[in-house]
Amino acid sequence: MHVRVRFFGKPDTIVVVESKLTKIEQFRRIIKEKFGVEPKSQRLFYGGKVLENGYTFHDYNIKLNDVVQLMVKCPEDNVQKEEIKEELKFSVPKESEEKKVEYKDVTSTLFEVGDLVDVRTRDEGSWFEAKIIRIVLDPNVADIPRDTCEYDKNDVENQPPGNSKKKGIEKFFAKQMKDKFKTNIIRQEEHLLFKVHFEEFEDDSDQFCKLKEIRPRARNSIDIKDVKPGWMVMINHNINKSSEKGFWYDFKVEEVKKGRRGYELVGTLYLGQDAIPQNDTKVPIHDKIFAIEEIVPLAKRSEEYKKLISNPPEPRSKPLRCTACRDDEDVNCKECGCYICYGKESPDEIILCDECNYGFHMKCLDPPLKELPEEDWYCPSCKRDTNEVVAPGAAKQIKKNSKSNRDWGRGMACVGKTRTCAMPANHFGPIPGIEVGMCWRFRIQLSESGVHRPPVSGIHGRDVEGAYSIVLGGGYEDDYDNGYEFTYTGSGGRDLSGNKRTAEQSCDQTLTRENKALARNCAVKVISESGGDAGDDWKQGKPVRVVRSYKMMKHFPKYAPKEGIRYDGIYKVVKYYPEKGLSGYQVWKYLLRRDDPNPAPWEAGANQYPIIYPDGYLEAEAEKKALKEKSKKGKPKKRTKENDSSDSDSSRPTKKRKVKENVTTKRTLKENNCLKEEERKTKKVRTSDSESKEGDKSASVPSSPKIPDIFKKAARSPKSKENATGLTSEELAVIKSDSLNTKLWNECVDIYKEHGKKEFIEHVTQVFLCIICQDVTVSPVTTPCLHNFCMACLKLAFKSTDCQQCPCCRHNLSKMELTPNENLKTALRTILAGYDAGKK
DNA sequence: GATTCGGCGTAG
DNA sequence: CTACGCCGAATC
Repeated sequence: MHVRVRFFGKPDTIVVVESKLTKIEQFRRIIKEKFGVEPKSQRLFYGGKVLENGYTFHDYNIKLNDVVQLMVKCPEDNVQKEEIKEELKFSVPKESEEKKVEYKDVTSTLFEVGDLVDVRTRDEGSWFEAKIIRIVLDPNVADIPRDTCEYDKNDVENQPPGNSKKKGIEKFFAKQMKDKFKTNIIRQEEHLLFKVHFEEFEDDSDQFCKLKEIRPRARNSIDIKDVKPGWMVMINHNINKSSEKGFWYDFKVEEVKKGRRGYELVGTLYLGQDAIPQNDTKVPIHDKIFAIEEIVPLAKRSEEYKKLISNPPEPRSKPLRCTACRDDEDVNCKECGCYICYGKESPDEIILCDECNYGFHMKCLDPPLKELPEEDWYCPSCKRDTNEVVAPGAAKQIKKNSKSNRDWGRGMACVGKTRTCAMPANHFGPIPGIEVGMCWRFRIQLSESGVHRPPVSGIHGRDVEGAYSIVLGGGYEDDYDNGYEFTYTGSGGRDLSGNKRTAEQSCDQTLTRENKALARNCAVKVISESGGDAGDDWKQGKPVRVVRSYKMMKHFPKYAPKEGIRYDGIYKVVKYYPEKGLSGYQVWKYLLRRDDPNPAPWEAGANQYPIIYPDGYLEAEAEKKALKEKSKKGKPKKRTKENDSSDSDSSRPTKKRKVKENVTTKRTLKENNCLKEEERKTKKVRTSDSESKEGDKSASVPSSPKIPDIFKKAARSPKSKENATGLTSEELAVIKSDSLNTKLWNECVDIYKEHGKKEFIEHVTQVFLCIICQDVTVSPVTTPCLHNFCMACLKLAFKSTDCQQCPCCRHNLSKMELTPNENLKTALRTILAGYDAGKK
């Protein structure tokens, strides 16, 4: 599958990953290849969460086309962090070490010792309640002005009397001084470190913080009903499980939603020490919402304010330590109590395993533990016999999951829906906006569009009311199809244990579930086990949406689409009856007849629609192909070397892999799913009749290629030799350089191999025709959806339709850069000119 | 939880 | 090239 990676201001880049089971660390390697950011420096975000190694896309529920935000950890930040860590170490009351760093106590104009503050943590960026216990100069700041303390004692507002009475230039000058003074102070404050004590932690968790990491303690909660979009507030959110209580984060509100389960805020969550914005985060509200307090400088603090802040607000709620017992002290819990007796009493006697982290009463162990061990301790199930210790690297794989090691689920069938049709699932009849003849590549797309919802099942229906849609997939050989009428076989009667999708009929089908549902569409009074016939009144039955799949090509190619799955309109169930199938077991059969005002797709007057691919799919495929080519080129060499000297290679496998980034298919495609979906529902497809028919005609009756003059001028290089494929190395090179059209070019090359040069040229001129003007394009543009147009034609199309959609597939092209595909241009020029020269 | 006419890599 | 079987998905 593929996702989109957003990196700074660049357009989103499609990144292909193996499957949902791809681990984040694998993903980081791909990111490194694409963006050149070292895995260590990557910060990846999705849905308000930081992506961590060890987890998979599935764990985070990242879906097809979802946007993952990439940020780069600033190297300076790391250094800074390290330094602070060092400080922290020193600050731990080990007297001898503390003396190494001399902290100079100072005062601040903004805070004073004793102030209640919130401190932003350096990992997740959540705010914790703390208290300032000391203010010092940052020893790491080299250029500390000597008179810092002087500034501290002064005060911006308390200028010496008379200053304000100065006139003219003096007044102006005074103001300037004051401003300068102010910035100085701010700068000075940045040179301070505020030692804070966290209220809920032990003493040794005290920390030195910079000014930007602290702010006055939140004390004013806001009623959710008063929250307005645009506000910056502090909310409680659990980034791992939003239904649970979590920590406190800054949040910019964009939308306040009220659902069945209460309120939900949608907006931007700020994560990490640098407050990295996470757009479109949904936060269910199950706690207070706090206003963010402004810093009130000491000098501006009124008596009232002082009194207010001396009064500590109620402690804020914290996430549960244990979700199993929900922190209930009276409940025995194996997760947070003793793993053996589940009890929580005498916590100081509960020892934690250094491997699994479960707790164990020392007395519950067998034999009981007398005293706390000095070193690491492992519980009985984690403890390993020291005799079994093997050399590092030679460790044997002890427990392999019974599951196979293979990374399954790579197909489009496994990516899941990225959008949902707004129509109710139990809607009978056509889906608004879906025209007869529309065609999709994958079943999951039919699910998204609402035409046929189940991703695998052939019948969509409920046994109580009927079937809404069916898929003709050619799975049953004893079905027949003449387009307007066909028989359909029910489901079931096959042993699909072991999660199979196909099997021989192994028992009788029953008239239940889907089979019953489809029977209910028949206009008979009662559904009976002996079958039913609607007779002349068959049109009174409930409508069934019918789609035909390319899989029918095998047995019933006449009415099957060559590719993809096509919506063929409304049919009715004329009769249903049990029958002995070819297997000898009973199957349920249905006779369906077309009852749709629109011409069937195979009729003359029917609209033709180009196949719709999932967003970004074609790009991702092109990408995959490019990657394959790369690895094909690189692998044989690697293998022979490995065979020669496997030892030296295995010691540093990463360095061996040198993949140069010569092909970057960064595409300027930005999804606008909602809009697209909306358009699909409300608008008719814009492919004009004449256009599509033209296209068909030229496809079925190949006309002699019209080669623009410009291509004839370039002469073929006489030195280029023909190789195995029959094409010259130069031709192959230019073809290869047009990585966007790899699929089309491969088709052409295949034709060369099979039918020779003449056919090849003919095919090239066919597939690279501008879809609009039906000529070989002079200045070709390849869209992100991989359709080719003349630059001029495409511009004209944009102008005339007043919206930037692909004239072929209506892909949103508003974010596309209109630049010619020079590689295609060169390739066409080389190949067609060569052909022309060869003819002469 | 049971069921299902997907999609894909690999074994045969 | 075909068949097999695994995974995830949505729906009932």
